Amino acid sequence: MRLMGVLKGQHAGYRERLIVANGLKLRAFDLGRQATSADVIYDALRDAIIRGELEEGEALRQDTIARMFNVSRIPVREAMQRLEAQGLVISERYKGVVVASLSHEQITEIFQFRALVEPSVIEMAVPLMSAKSLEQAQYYCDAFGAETDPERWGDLNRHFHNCLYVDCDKPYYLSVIDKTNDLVERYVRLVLYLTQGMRNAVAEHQAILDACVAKKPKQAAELTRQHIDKAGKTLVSYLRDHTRK
Amino acid sequence: MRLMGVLKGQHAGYRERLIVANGLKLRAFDLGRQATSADVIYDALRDAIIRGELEEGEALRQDTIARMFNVSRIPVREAMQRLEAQGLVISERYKGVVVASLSHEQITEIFQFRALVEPSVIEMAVPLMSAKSLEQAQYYCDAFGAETDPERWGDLNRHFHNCLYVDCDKPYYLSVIDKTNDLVERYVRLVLYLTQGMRNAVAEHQAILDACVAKKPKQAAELTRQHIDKAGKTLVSYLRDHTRK
DNA sequence: GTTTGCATAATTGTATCCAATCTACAATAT
DNA sequence: ATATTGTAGATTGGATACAATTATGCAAAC
Repeated sequence: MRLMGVLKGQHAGYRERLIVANGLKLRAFDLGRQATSADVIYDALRDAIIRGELEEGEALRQDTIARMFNVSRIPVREAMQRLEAQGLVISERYKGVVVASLSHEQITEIFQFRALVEPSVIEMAVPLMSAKSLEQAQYYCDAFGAETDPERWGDLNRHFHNCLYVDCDKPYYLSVIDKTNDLVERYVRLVLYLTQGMRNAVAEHQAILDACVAKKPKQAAELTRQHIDKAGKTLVSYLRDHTRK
Repeated sequence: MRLMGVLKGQHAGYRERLIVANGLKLRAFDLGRQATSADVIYDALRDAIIRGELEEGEALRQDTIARMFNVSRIPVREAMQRLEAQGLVISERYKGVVVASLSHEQITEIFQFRALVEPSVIEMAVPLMSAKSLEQAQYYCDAFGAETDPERWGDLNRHFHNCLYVDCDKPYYLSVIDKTNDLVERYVRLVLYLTQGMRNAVAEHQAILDACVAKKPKQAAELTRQHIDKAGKTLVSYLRDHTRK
C-alpha cells in the first residue's frame, strides 16, 4: 500500500508522520499535509536536477513540464519559485528558468562550507547515535563499496553520511546540510561516475564510521572534515580536467 | 533617479549589478532582472515578517494581500511559495499559510549555528577587509549606540555585522548567514526592544571591530562567537521571562 | 555576406473563473 | 445544557484565458 506518494515529500518541507488519534487506535494520516501538484512537481524537478538528469543551463519550459504532468502552468510555476529560492534554478523575467550551474570557485566554496558544518554535526551526533543508525551506516558503507551501478553511488554516499548526522537532534543544521548538498550533488555524481566510484572513499567512510562506533566525536569530526576537503579538491580537479569550461 | 525599484531586490535572490557590454562603454542594466509582481510582494512580505510587523502564527490570506497590492492571487501565491521555501511561513493545503514561529529550542539551535558560521566568515574577511567597510562598520556601530528609535536597532545591528562579513568573498556563506538571520531577526528585534537596545552590545561590537582594524582574524572570530553565543542566551532567557509560551 | 526591419510564433506573467475543501454557525438530537 | 450534524460562506488549488514580452524567420537594404 503506497500512501506516502500522496503526502508532501520531505523535500517539499514536510516530514511524513503517522498521527494516532485521541483514544482511537487508528492509523491516520494528517491529510492536511496532502501533496499539492506543486509539491509533486517540485520534488520531481529537484530530483532530476540533483541527479544530473537535467543539464546545467538547460531551460525548463513551463508548458512542456505542465504537459508532462498533465496540469496547467500554475503549479509548475509555483514549483519553480521554490526551486529558485533553493538556488537550483535561475530565472529571468519573460525568458524562463534554467538549471543553475556552479563555477569551480562556487563548488570549492560550498565544499569548504560543508567541511565546516558537517564535522560539527557529526561531533554532536556521536554521543546520541543509536545502534540502528550505526547499523544503517555500515549497511550503506558496504553497499557503496559493492555497488556497480553508477546511478546508485550518489544515493548510497549521501545515505551513508545522513545516517551519521540524523541523530544530532539539530533540525536546522540538517536542513542547511541537505540544501547545501543538493547544490553540489550533480557534480559529486558526475565525479563518482568519472572516477568509477572513488574506491578510496570507502576506506574513509569506514574510518569515520569506526570513530562513531568507538564514540570518539572529535575524531569522527576531523575525519569527516578531511573526507569532505579531499572530496572537494578531487572533484574540482576532475572537473577542471574532464569537462570543458 | 530611482531605477533600482524596478529591479529584483537582492532578497528575491538577485544582486543589482551594472553590466558593461563588450567593448562598449555603456552603463547598461540587465533588464532580464526586472522585478515581477511576485518579486515585489515577496520582498514586502519577507520584510514585514522579519521586522515582526506580522505576528507569528498570523494567517496570510491570499485575497487580502492581493487586494493590498492590487493584483490577482497568482503572484501572491508565488511569493508565498518562496517564503515557505525560506522557512518564513508554513502552509497547509486548503488552510493557507501562517507566519512561522520558532520554539526556544529552535532559536537556541539557530544561534548555535550562527556561532559556528559567522566567526568563520569574519576570520576569512579580516585580511580582505577594505577601509571603506571598516569605516561603515564604525558608522553603524556608533549609530547603533546613539539610536533612540527601537525600530532602527535591528537594522543597524544587522548592517554592522554585515559590514564585517561582506569582504570575505564567499557568496554562499553570506547567503546562508542572511537566510539564517532572517529566521531569528523578529526575535532579535523583540529583545532589542525589551532590553532597550542591549547597551552592552555596543562595547562588544566595538571590540570586534577593533580586532578587525588590528587585522587579528582569530580574535575577531572568537569575539564574534562570544557575542553571538551571549546574544542567543540573553535572547532566549528574555523570551522565557517576558513572553507567554 | 551582414545588418536592419518587421511580422509571426513562442513563451512568460497575470487575471478571471470554477471546483475542492475548510470554517463557522445554525439546526437537531442526546 | 452539550454534543453532533448539516449547511452557507470563505478560502484555497488549479484551469483557462488573455496580455506583455521575447525569440525567430525572412525579406529588404547596405
